[in-house]
Amino acid sequence: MAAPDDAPGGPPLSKRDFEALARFRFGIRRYLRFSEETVRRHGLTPQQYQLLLAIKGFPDRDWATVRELADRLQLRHHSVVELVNRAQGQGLVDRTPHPTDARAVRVVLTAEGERILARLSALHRDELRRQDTALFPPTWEG
Amino acid sequence: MAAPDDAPGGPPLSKRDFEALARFRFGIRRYLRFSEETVRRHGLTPQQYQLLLAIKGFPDRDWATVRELADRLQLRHHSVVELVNRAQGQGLVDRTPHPTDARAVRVVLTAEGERILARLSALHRDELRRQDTALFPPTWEG
DNA sequence: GGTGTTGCATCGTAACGCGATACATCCGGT
DNA sequence: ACCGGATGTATCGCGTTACGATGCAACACC
Repeated sequence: MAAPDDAPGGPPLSKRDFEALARFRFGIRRYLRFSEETVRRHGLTPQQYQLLLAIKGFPDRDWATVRELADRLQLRHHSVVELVNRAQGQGLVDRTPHPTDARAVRVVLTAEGERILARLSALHRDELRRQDTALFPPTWEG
Repeated sequence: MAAPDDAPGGPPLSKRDFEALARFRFGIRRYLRFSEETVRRHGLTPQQYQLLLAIKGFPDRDWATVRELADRLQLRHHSVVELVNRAQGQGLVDRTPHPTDARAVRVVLTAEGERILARLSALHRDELRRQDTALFPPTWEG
């Protein structure tokens, strides 16, 4: 099933390259792990936090459509639908009609969602400060 | 359920801070998404690729114990056991006895696992080059 | 040599993302 | 103004996966 046209564009990797790649992945896992434990302590699932952050952190706006969220979260549309359903059931987000497109839905944060997200995001900022350069992707300017 | 002792250590976040946090998360999701689609095209699950990479990329070694892998993958021990089981079933890794500790197990790559990992890792290196600064974590030196 | 600790493994369970599918709304061409 | 294709949201059933609980063998220390 290997696609024939995705040949790598460079020399084979050295032991150090594998280590660098693995360390980066390790950094990501550590960060996501911290995130998961933190948000769960506040009664949210990791996906819910990501949803709230994607809404509040949407460029130049404070809301987003389901489709836009699917792009930002890199999920299928209906996965986001279910995610929004669960978050709405917990009072974290709300659906409001889109002003110009009757198909689309504006997903917005509730006051509660706003409050929790503020606290969780501050904790994530602190953790990012703490991890510092551990999260930097490797470079290959050898 | 909110722990009382995890108060954030800084000022509340601005809109830009939320956007920076969301963009970083977006970068991670995009990278993981690329990774998932790439490795699946080669018949592996994302976890299996991470497993192989963690073994080959283990500092100063080419093997690791289940426990060490659990740390690097940020999983519980038995989750790694099951992961190794599946990977072993596909001929990607092997278990060999630990030389000095009869409890522990050395998890090593097979020739097949080695081959696939080399190709996949090269593709990941290319993708990291492509994403460039998009994966840099935000900084708060405001 | 007994007791606590460490490492690997098994079983049942719950959550999550997905494919397949359905339906309403928008848009462009004639 | 209409009709076909595209777009956006939603529902259902399923497979995968990480987990908690539990068990067992091997080590370490006094």
